[in-house]
Amino acid sequence: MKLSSKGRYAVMALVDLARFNEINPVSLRDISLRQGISLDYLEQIFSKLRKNEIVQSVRGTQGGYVLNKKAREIKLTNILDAVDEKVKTVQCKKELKKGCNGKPTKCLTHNLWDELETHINNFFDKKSLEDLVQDNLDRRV
Amino acid sequence: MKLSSKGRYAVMALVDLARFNEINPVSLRDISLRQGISLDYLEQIFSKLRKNEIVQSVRGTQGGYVLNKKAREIKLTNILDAVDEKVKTVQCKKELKKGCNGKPTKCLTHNLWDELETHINNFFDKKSLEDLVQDNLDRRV
DNA sequence: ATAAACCTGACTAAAATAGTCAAGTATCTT
DNA sequence: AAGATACTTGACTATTTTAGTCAGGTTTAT
Ligand code: FES
Ligand code: FES
Repeated sequence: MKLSSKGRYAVMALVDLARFNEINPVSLRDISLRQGISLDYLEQIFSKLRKNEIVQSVRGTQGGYVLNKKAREIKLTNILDAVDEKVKTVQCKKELKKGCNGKPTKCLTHNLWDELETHINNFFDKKSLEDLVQDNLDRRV
Repeated sequence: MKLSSKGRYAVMALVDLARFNEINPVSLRDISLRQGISLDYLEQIFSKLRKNEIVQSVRGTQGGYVLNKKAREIKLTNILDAVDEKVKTVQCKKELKKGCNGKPTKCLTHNLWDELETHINNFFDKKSLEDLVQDNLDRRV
């Protein structure tokens, strides 16, 4: 089980953005340079973040992106959802009334994965962007 | 972030095996039929489980596999490690003294993913095969 | 002898990932 | 008005990972 780059980049970029957010819009170019992420890829990611109302865009020169909410109110869950990086542990689809094995009963491990999903989402629900920025400042001192 | 089939199958197969373990070796063919997993694929998986001393093989007719330890002592961690399905959240390699961004300092999110990894592994460390079997019997009643 | 079952390694199709590329549009500065 | 900066969109592609398959064994109970 591996974390995708898209999810990592999204969070990384937002932490970067959040640090300068109070002052000015932050351009993707700057984030790209500071964090070493391809500009084109960042554009894809921010397009999704914007559609999910996590950031707002400011067009034109001196433009960039700004957070759309307080950093404290943006949870990791929201970010990962926005870029389609939700955790998905169970393989079966509930709308088809079938288990992952094709049979009508759930497989032997369904409950386990369901529990795991909850466990992971708890973690994501608790962490806010503010926590991350703060954690970073702490380390710097 | 998705769970791989290999990991799911490994756990599923072992739960199945554990239920009959006391009596006789369980053949992969039976597991294949009961759980709907390709026999060839199961063989790959059990080869790894055997090398990691989670199961023992009994060759010949009436052969099969047997647990190599008490179900209570086999944790999910052990199973997933054996089939190379460890969780891997950080992307950087510590032996190269570089962050995931190629720079000599860790990226803004390194700590976060590290925490997440710990959080997930806690879950896997606690759950034993016995828990899973028991959970399954409970549901059946 | 023969059939059941383990054992091994190589191979492959399909899906997901991690981007790139091209062609815009909007806004600010001068 | 011109030029530069920066967002916007959608299509395209190479690489990697996943999820198996396939072919050919070896071992052992009956
Ligand atoms: S994961 Fe839901 S039935 Fe197997
Ligand atoms: S994950 Fe370790 S430096 Fe980014």
